[in-house]
Amino acid sequence: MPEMPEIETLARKLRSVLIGKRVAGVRLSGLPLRRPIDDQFPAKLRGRTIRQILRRGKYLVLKLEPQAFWIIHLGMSGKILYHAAAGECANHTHAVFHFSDSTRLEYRDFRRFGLLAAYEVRRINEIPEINSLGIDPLSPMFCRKWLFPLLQKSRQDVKSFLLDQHKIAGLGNIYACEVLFLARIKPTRRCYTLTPLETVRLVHAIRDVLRLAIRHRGTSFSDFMDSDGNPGENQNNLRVFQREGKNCVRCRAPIQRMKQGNRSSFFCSHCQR
DNA sequence: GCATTACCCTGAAAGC
DNA sequence: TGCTTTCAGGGTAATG
Repeated sequence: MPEMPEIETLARKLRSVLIGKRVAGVRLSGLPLRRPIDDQFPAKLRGRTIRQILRRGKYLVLKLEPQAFWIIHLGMSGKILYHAAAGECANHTHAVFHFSDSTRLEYRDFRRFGLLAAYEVRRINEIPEINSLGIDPLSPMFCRKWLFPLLQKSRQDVKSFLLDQHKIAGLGNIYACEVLFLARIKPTRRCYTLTPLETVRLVHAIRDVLRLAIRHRGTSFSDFMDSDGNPGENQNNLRVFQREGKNCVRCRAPIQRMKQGNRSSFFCSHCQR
């Protein structure tokens, strides 16, 4: 389940191998992902060179020359694999990007919730998927002063708020659970009930959880691996996610699990208020 | 305008 | 053993 730390890990890996490469050809499986891949997608990439690799929320954004952007979203089960040598494609490979130096990039996604698209625009904000994203939680703009008024306006529960990519871009279910545990806030709390002090704890928890995960190259259960096929190590740092029934690391009370908007929330009812 | 729900998808695990 | 059902969740369209 790739979230922001996993995409950041992938972006860092890909920068070291893809910058300067020219796309020679694109082969697609023909199956739709989250939405059908645009017929013009291969033509928009072909002949262009990768100049920059960025991350916006959970999106990988590859800046191309001549002027265009290639965006990749991994959905739930998407994987990007880089190959320097020829070889067979694995099952559920939906796109293979061949470069002019005979290396290639594979996009695999067995659930097909991901997204591949290209836009011939001048600025990154002209990409609709990117333009609608909320603030990056690791940007200097993200602070209590920014967050508190937004929380006060919202009647949503705080867990749903954290998962809304149009507000804060990058958190998914795993890290939202971990953030709320660290901030000692119950996932069901309505946003407008959070105090300024709790908002400060929330801001710090978001930054701390994400930075820790990035340092450990993301969280791997069964899905995530980087472009070399290596899993991350942050699963060893998780304190509540998928720990139902186990003891809370702070107070020893059993971790509980509940359904919130079709997603599982893991929390400690003793520590989190 | 905002919040909530249903849906897409497939492999793994659980249940029978 | 083998079949069927349930569950997982990111993003979004539909609904309230």
